[in-house]
Amino acid sequence: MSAQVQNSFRALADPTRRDILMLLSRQEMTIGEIAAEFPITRAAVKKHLNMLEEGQLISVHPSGRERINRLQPQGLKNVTEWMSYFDQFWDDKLSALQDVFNNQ
Amino acid sequence: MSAQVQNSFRALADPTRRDILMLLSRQEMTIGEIAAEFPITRAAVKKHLNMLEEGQLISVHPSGRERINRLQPQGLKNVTEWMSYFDQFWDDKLSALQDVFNNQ
DNA sequence: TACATATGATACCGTTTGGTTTCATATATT
DNA sequence: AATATATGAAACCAAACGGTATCATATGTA
Repeated sequence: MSAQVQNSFRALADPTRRDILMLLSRQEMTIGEIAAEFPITRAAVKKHLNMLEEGQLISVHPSGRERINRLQPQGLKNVTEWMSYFDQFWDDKLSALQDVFNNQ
Repeated sequence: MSAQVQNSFRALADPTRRDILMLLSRQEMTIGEIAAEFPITRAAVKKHLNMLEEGQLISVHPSGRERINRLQPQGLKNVTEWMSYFDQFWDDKLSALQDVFNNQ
């Protein structure tokens, strides 16, 4: 349960993986199609996709010899729910908001 | 600008750092006080605090020989804003929501 | 002034991460 | 059946990460 939250946060911590999610937001894609958009090898992309899947940020759907990678909302949900705890510090502690302007 | 987003995501990717944020949500604390709550050395906590500061998740305020660590909302804001792009896939693509139930 | 305390910084270590190359396997296509 | 294509997996490497121990420094306190 909490391990899923960790996997989601970890998956989002890499800029390439976040870019992959942006790509997949427009259309579902195969590994080869995704790899063509980045200056890294298909093997490296595959590792990123594995982490994204572990973080529940994508789902993978076999179709013949291809594997379709599709955006999945659960991972973002895990992160959003963890962060929602801090919403109160936006509302309650106005001093926190002031810090945005005061500190540096 | 985008480097700040990366620093915020990276800072949140470690469970100890997220626990530190939970602690700081209740009260601002010195490094020593935070370190007393974890089974790791003060030096390790200091490294975590450095990353949290780089990610704009905390602000540090010197007070005599102590340094007060305080929650700062900007880091969470960075992450929330990046993720807000995906809100439309909650609303528009209902198929994405179905995946939560269908896949696995 | 001398000593205690709170923190900072550096060197070091094992593990994880992001990447490559290479080889294997499964599915289309001719 | 033979070949091409799409993917998986493993071995390997340099860099980053999470941690420790140690030493230095700045601020209170007796």
